[in-house]
Amino acid sequence: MPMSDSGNTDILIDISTAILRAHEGELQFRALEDAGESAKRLPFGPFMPHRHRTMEISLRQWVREQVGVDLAHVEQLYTFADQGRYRSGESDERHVVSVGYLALARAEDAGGGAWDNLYRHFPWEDWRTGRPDVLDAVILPALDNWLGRHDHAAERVRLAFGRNEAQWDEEFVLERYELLYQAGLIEEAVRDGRITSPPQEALGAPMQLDHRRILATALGRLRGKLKYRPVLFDLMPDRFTLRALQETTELVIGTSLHKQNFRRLVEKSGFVEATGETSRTRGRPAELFRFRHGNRADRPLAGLRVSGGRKTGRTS
Amino acid sequence: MPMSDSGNTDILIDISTAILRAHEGELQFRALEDAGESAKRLPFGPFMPHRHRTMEISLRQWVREQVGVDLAHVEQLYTFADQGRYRSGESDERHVVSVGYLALARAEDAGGGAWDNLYRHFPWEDWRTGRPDVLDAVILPALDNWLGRHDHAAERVRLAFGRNEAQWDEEFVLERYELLYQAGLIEEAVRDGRITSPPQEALGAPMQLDHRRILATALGRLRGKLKYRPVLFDLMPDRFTLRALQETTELVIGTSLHKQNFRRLVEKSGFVEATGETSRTRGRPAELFRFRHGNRADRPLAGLRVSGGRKTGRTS
DNA sequence: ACAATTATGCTCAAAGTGAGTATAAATAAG
DNA sequence: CTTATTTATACTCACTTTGAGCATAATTGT
Repeated sequence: MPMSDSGNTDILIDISTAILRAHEGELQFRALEDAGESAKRLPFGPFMPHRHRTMEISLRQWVREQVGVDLAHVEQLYTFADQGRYRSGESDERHVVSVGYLALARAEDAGGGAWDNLYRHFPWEDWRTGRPDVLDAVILPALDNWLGRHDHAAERVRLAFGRNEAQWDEEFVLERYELLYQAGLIEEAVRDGRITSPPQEALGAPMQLDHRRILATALGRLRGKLKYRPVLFDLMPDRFTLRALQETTELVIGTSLHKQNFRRLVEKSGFVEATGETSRTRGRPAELFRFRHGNRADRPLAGLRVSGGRKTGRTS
Repeated sequence: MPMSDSGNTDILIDISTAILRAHEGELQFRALEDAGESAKRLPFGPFMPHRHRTMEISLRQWVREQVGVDLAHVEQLYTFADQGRYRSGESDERHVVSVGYLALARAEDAGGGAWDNLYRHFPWEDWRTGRPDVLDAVILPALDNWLGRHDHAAERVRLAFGRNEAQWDEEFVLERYELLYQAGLIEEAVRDGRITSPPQEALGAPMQLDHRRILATALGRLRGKLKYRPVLFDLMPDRFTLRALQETTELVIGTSLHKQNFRRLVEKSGFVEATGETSRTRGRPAELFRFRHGNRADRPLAGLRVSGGRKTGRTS
């Protein structure tokens, strides 16, 4: 980075955004298709500092106008300057630094356009109906094989994938993705020329550039943030049943929760208030709740501290 | 950010780093002085993408060579493109985007150079000897006065500063700093021309540019991270007593902890193992511990879940 | 020898949490 | 219209975690 600057460094800053919503039982993100490209991509565009005061403001405006989505929550994820990669098919030789953003939208504000099921790109992250088969059938054996040649990574694999004594931690989405990438089990690794042998079997649908990595970062961040900030409500409509809130939570953290305890947790948290109205569906009607605090921006702290089943086998 | 690009956007990327260590009972950061400038600054330098593969690698190398510190932990904080500010005293008109980093060093690896007490810049964040006087004497009255003209921010103030029912949350360092800045109680706000009336009394020592904001981000992030990742040990020497570990923890989170419970917490966590050796100081000798896992990088998950006193007065 | 100081062990009550059982209120089926 | 099915909600209970303190141990300083 430093030392005496030698020459001109033409840098282009891209902003890439993972826009998520909960819709029809899926955790979805806004995905764009390019002609002649099978892999999809996230919405992104150049940052032009002389036009916009802050990245977040310009991002919101641009997403509303160009992508047709009204964003509820916007959060900067990470600035990737790693690869020293150039934007492909570009005539000039500028270095691209990409700033990744996570954005949440309510299904109502999300307009038309194409949305993709996030877990289609991360099948090993969805534990709602139990441990995904692909883990034991494909991923762990392949990682073991890779570890034969790279055993220094054994501990990382143990922790990220919850083997032996370790627990599966749903927040380690990025760690898992990067291990799979390094082990060459991810199509992007082949495309980037990091690995010569093609993956034995596609692990999740690939995406352009490093967009799947940005998605992994986004999912991991969101799963973590849930627990200490009420971001969940930025995925919910104005009124919702506790059941709907629980389903959205489960979508995000990728596990299923105990209904009665979830109710206790939410009620105790003070984040919601009953409206008096009820919803009519199949069984007994459910009370409709709304998020407390009308004032956006002025968000309370804390989050939901959701957690899966009891942890047995402590590594004391 | 987007739409059709019109012309040349010359962007300069700076990397600014908050390097922290725990030393002589203080939480310190590496501070540089410039001739003719009373306010200090963080180490920073331009990012040159054609020279370095990743920002983190180049940062480590640059800090070792130029600042003389061996970094234990490095973590990207945030990319600030807000102000649309230009670097002062520069002939060219490039926009500066600054990427902030948090770095931790062990006191042993921290070489010479000037280190500053972090809490000198954030006196309201140090609660180790009780609630800081400046809060009730200066900050809250001044904020109340400001709220008279800006009452929309009342809820933010309530949450950030733990008034009424709300708890003081030690992680909200940045929120507090930004409120103080907006309220014009911070010298930097005057310097940036955001406010005309000078602050009645200097609240903490000012710094150049937005470096105090980066420090606030760093402190808040570190305080949060402690709880779910064992970063604390990147501030500790190889062998340490539990007392020393507790003191470092208290330095970071800015509150004091119950000794016996801290011991229980740490022992149960499995992060440390006894070495058999003991330290000799004043009273009874203490057992020396070391961090488990020789392998750097291969860090366990989880953190310490430290917490201050019991929370009373729940907002149910 | 004794006071002061620091470390460590242990107890106890309150709060939190995982995992149920029980009951209520609706719709769908017969 | 009676009953099965479905969903919502209430409550219990054992176990764990946590805040707070008392008690004891092993040093140094006087």
